[in-house]
Amino acid sequence: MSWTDERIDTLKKMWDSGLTATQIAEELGGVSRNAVIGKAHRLGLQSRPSPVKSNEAKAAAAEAKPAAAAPEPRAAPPAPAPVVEAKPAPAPVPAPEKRAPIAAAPVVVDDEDEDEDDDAAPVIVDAEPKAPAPVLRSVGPGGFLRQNPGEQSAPITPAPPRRLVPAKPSDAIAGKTSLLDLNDRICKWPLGHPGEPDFHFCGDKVNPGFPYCVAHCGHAYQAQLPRRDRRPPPPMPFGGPRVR
DNA sequence: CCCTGATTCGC
DNA sequence: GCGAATCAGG
Repeated sequence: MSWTDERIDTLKKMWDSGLTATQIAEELGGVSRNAVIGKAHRLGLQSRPSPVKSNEAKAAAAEAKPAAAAPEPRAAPPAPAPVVEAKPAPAPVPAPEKRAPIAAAPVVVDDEDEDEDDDAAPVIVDAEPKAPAPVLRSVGPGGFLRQNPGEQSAPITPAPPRRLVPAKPSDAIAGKTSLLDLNDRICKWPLGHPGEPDFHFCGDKVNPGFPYCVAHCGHAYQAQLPRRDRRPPPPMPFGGPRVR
C-alpha cells in the first residue's frame, strides 16, 4: 500500500483530530501504526502529547548557560528546541471511541432526543447574576457533566464576533468546518469520510474540556447501559469503518 | 504485561 | 521515502 494523496489527507486529519496511530492505521488499512507514525513525522505532523517525550524543553532551559563545556550528548538538530509552548494550548484532544475517559455512571438518561437540538441543559439560569448559588448541573446522555451557560465562558469576555469559518479552499465544503478551522473551541466531530469532498467537522462550540460539542459528547461518551433497548448503530467518528 | 509516540536505520 | 525494530514513558 502506498501513500496516495487521499491516504495522506486522511492521515493528517485523523492525526490532527487526536486519534491514535493505531486507530489511524486501522482506518487506512494496509499499514502498521509504525508506518503511520513514521509518515506523520515525515509530513511534519510532529508534536502531539507523547508519553515518551518529557525533556528537550526542560533540558534546553536547564542547560541554557551552565559554564562547563556543553557536552551535547545527542546531535542537536539545527533548530534548537522549537519552543512549542508559545500558545496556551490547553486540552489535547482525546481519542473518541475506544476507552471512553468517562466512567459509566449509573445515571438517568433524561433526554433521549436525537442530537443537535438538545444542547441547552434543562437548567434555568437567572438573567441576573446573583449570589453564587450551588452549581446545578444536568447530566448528559453519556454521564458527563454538562456545563451551565454561565460557565461556558468568562462572564466579562467581550467575545469578539469572529467568523468561525472564514474562507474555504473548496466549494464542496464551503460553509463547512474544515480541518483548517479546527481549534480548541470548536467541535472536532467528523462528518463524512476523510478524503471525500464534503468531509468536514461539526464546528459547534465545544463542551468546555471536551473536543466535541455537547451533542456529540453525548455520542462520544456513552455510559454502559443495560443492553435492553440501546440504539444499535453507535455512531463513530469519521463515519465509521470505510466500506471497501 | 498492555498501551502510546519517537527514533533509528537498513532497504 | 518507507516502515520494522527498537526505545522509552505511562
